[in-house]
Amino acid sequence: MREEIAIFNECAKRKGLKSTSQRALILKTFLGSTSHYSTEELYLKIRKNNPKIGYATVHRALKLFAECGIATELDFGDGQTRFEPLRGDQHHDHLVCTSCGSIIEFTEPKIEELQELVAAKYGFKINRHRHELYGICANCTAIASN
Amino acid sequence: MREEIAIFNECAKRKGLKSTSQRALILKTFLGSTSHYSTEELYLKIRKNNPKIGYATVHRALKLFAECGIATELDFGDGQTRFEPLRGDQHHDHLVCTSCGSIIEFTEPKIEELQELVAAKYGFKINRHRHELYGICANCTAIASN
DNA sequence: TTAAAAATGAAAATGATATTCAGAAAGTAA
DNA sequence: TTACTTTCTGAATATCATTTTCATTTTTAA
Repeated sequence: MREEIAIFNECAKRKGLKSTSQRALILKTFLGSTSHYSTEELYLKIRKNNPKIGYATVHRALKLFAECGIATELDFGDGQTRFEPLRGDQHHDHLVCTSCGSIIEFTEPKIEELQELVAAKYGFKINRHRHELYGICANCTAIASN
Repeated sequence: MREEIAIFNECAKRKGLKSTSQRALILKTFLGSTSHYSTEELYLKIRKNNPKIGYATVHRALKLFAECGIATELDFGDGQTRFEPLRGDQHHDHLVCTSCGSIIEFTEPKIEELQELVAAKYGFKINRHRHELYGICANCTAIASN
């Protein structure tokens, strides 16, 4: 978290941005969670303790975090863009439970390698990718079989 | 194409839908292309020869095709839902060129297998997935290096 | 042919995201 | 500090794809 704040501050400085209490609060709340927040969700969470903060401010901050490389935008097809803190650790993809909405992160280096081979076959240069598996998580399966 | 029309007709019958010339035209145009149409694009294409057809009709038809299992909804993150004819053949994923917008379909059974292994590890049941590789296609790379 | 049900197309509604704008706050230089 | 410039904020509004409404037309079954 310290590191992400440092990265953001460096980026903000480079862009000539000013530092404000609102943005600091949004950043802290965002980094201090393991959730995959939509703008709406983060806005509501922050609003509980800071009723004066505006939706647009949260929205702008999240877009800014993505620009500065400390957040990734996710789209799980429910019409809401989500944001995830992008820590220094390795890339991961997602299992998305369509029943309860829970998200499991996974990594599979072999898949990444195969992706590269596929791209190479077509002379295609991959910049980024999206790999999401939608279905029912173990917990929901257990509940359903009761 | 014949087969998809049959599948659709069966589905329409099951749903108690009536058959109309508009829907037949939309279906024919949709199946007779290899494109990945957005509603807008298909609407404009059809409109050239049939200026009376409405946007909403095209939209409703595409959603219906997806429901009946002869089309897949795609989202390449450009804010437009695209539709692809889902033929009897095997599942495929996509390489999306962010420079020219071209789309290459690929299949890699080994990735599919690995996906299943990942899911199994978490007791997760996959219903569907999305795997897209974004980058620059061979053609655009060639153009850029001129 | 007629009545019931569904389809169409234009217009309006919806909902997430993005922008505008006036006032507030932060940074800068003296 | 003060004056000045730039950015930020928050409310309201705009945008844009998608969806729905509704009056009218078309299809279908009896």
